[in-house]
Amino acid sequence: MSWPTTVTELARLQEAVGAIAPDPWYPSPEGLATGGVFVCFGRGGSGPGAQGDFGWAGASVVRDGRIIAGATVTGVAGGAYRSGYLALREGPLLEAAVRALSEPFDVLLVNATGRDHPRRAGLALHLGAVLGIPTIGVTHRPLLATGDRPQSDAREATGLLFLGDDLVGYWVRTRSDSRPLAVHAGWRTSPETARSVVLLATAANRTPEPLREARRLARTARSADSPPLG
DNA sequence: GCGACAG
DNA sequence: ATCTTGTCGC
Repeated sequence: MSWPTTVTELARLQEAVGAIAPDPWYPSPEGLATGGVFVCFGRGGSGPGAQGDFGWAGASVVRDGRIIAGATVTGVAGGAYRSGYLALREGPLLEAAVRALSEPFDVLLVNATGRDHPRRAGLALHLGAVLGIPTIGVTHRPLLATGDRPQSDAREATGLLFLGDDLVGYWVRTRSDSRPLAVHAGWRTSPETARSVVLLATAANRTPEPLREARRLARTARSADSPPLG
């Protein structure tokens, strides 16, 4: 498993990875260690982002509500942003940040889709296949999947996300009265497992703690490396 | 009317 | 993602 450098090669690998049905993983009720990984890129013009942009990736591990590990790495975007080909741009950077963690964990939250993808292999799922660990995708909105938002404004309200006839994830309201997050089945995880783990990993904020900490680490590293002029 | 396709 | 504008709630 790897990170191709061209869209043609990536599409071919996604077809292969998307066709795999790995053994399902189930969270153990006690002491679940959940990781999170997030990448942000340098400032500079607007637009979708180009190949070669500098990036900062943060990763964290949270267990029993406590942050027990954190890591940050820097690198370069492997490609411009292209819907369906996020792995080209962010894959290597995300993998490096996760490998830099000093503590083991059970499942990883990734800011990307999973089975909700043209070739059933969104970046969250692809990263899990590369690392050989269960992953779950968390995004603001679906890529291709469709489904009604939760009816209730209460925390834990959900809505189904379908890609054709397949249930690929859930809308999950992680905090009362906040917009729901799109939660995606990833590597070795079902939509139900994804929903359950995301709720377990969420505290007072809308964003699950592992992702929140990973994002904080990435942005802090970026501001330290590229302070505003003047 | 445009765009509607993760980050 | 990042940017910008506007609104809401603490």
